[in-house]
Amino acid sequence: MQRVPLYQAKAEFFRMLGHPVRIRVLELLQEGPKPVRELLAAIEIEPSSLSQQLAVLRRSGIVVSARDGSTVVYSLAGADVADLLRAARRILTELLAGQQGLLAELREAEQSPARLL
Amino acid sequence: MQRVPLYQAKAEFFRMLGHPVRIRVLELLQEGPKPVRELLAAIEIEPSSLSQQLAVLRRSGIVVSARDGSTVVYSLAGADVADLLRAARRILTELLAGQQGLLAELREAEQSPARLL
DNA sequence: TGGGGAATTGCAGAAGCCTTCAACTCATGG
DNA sequence: CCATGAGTTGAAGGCTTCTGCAATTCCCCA
Repeated sequence: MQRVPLYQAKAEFFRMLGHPVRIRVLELLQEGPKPVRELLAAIEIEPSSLSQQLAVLRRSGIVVSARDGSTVVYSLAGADVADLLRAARRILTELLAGQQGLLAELREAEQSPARLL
Repeated sequence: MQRVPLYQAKAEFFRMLGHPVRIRVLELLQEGPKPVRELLAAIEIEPSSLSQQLAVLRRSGIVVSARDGSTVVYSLAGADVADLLRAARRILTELLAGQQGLLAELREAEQSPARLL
């Protein structure tokens, strides 16, 4: 078994999350298992492109797929992703608020530029 | 103000976390503000490479830097990253455990391959 | 005022990731 | 058995990201 430093495993994990389509899939799957067809309808994207992203999620083990007749159903692999996404949203909210605050300052500064110096 | 879909902002956020050095920096900064020199000592890496990664973190707003004489001190921008990293660790633990379980099965299977079919 | 250390920036080459097209597998229904 | 629809896989091309070197900035101290 190959020993990988923990911080590297974490980095890979976050990188795995770092794609809009993959995020949307995880969010959708939080409502419960979904067939590909349904994901495809919700996220507008080429089927093969969705498949590629699903493959990334599958390889990481965060989702699993099961065949049911001619359709394939995906579901979260137990892991509660909800907490993670919630924590991310909290931070993101702070960060965006910060940026808005900054932008507000800059807008004011346009009116009296001296304040920036 | 340019309106970016939330799932895209989330993806960018996770992508920003997706680098071993950046993860280590965030972990170190959880103990409190640290001068670059100290980060450099803890993480073995070229100074310029660390600077690049610090710049990524800075741009995202998750850390801030302040000059103190000839050294520069970095700190978390308030956001409590701890929760996020904790949630990530939980999931990661599950995933790794899953993989180990799987590997164990495969090892058994080597001894009686029929069980896999 | 000039030397020197701390950190950052600019950049080029290498590495990795994303999208898309075409080919393929698998199950269903005629 | 073959055609068709659902998904997946493979591979190429274009883009982004990473690493490391060289040059630069900023501050301190002699």
